[in-house]
Amino acid sequence: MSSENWLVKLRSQGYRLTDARRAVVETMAQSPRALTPADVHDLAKEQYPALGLVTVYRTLEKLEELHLVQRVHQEQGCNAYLAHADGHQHLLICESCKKAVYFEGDDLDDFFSDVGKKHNFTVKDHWLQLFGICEDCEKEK
Amino acid sequence: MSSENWLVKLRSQGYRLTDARRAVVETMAQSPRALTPADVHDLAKEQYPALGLVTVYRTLEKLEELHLVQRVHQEQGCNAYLAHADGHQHLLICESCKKAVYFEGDDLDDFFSDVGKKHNFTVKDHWLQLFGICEDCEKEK
DNA sequence: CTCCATGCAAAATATTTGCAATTCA
DNA sequence: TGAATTGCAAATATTTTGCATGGAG
Repeated sequence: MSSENWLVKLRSQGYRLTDARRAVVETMAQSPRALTPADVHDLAKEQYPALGLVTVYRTLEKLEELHLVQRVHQEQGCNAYLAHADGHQHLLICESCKKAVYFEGDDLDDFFSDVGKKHNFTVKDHWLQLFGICEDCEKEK
Repeated sequence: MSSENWLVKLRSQGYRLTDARRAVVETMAQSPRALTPADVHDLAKEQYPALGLVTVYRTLEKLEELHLVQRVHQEQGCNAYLAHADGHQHLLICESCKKAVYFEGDDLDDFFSDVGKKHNFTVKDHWLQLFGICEDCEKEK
C-alpha cells in the first residue's frame, strides 16, 4: 500500500494531515526494515527537519491503531515498527541487513488448533517469525 | 528441572550460591507463568526480604545466559521470564491466567525451511507462540 | 476561527552502572 | 582472607504527559 493510501486512511478517521505526519508516513511506508521511533525520527527529519521525537511516537501509535504498521519483536528489542501486510501474514527477517518479508501461513492454523486441543487450550491467536540470512547478505560473505 | 539442579548448574559455572540467588531461582523454577523482574522481586522477597531489585536483574541475566530461563514476548511487554524447557520447544500461553505450557514443534522445521527457500533466505531460527484460553479459565466463565 | 496537532520541557518508567559494605568458599 | 556479590544511589535510556503555540480544515 502506498503512502498516499495511508494518508487517505488517516484523514478518513478524522486525523489531520500535517507535514510531520506525512514525513513519518512516507518513511514507514517505504522502509524495507523495521524502524525504532528513533530511527524514524532520524530518517523523517531529512524530509521535515522540525519533526519532534514525541510526534513520531504519537504518529506511530495512530498508525498501529489503524493497522498500517505493526510492532516487530526481536532479540535486540521490541520497539521497532514495520508496514503491515494485508491479512494475517508472518515475518521472515534477515539477521544481517534486517530486511523483512511477509509470507502466508494459512497451512498452519489446523496444526495450531491441534496443539491447543492436546493441552486443553482454545487457541485464539498465534505469533510466528522466522530469522535467517537473505540472498544478498549471503553473497557478501 | 528442580531448583536444586539450577543451583548446581550455577555453582558449576563458578557462581556463588547466595540467599538472594536461591530466592530468585526458587521463585522462577516453580512459577507456572512468566514473571517480570518486578514480579520476581515481589515474590522472592517473601523468602528473602532483603533482596534488591538490582540483584533480580543480575540473577535473571545469568539464568538466561545458562538457558535456565527465557524471555517471553507478549503484547503487554517483553520483559517477562519463564523457566526454559529442554530442547527446542514452543509456548502456549493462556491470555487469562497467563499460565504457560511448552509443546513440541519438530514437524514445522521443514515447512519453515521451504518458506525460506521460496524467498531466498537461509532460515536459522524461528519464534512461535500460541495464545488462547486454558481449560480452567474457560470453565470460570 | 475553532480545535487538533506540535514541540518543548518535565515527569514517569525501566534498566544499568559505580561503589562501599558484606559474605561465600 | 580474597574475590565475588549485594543493595543502595545515581546515571541512562525509553516512553509518556502537561502545556502554550501554531496550523489544518
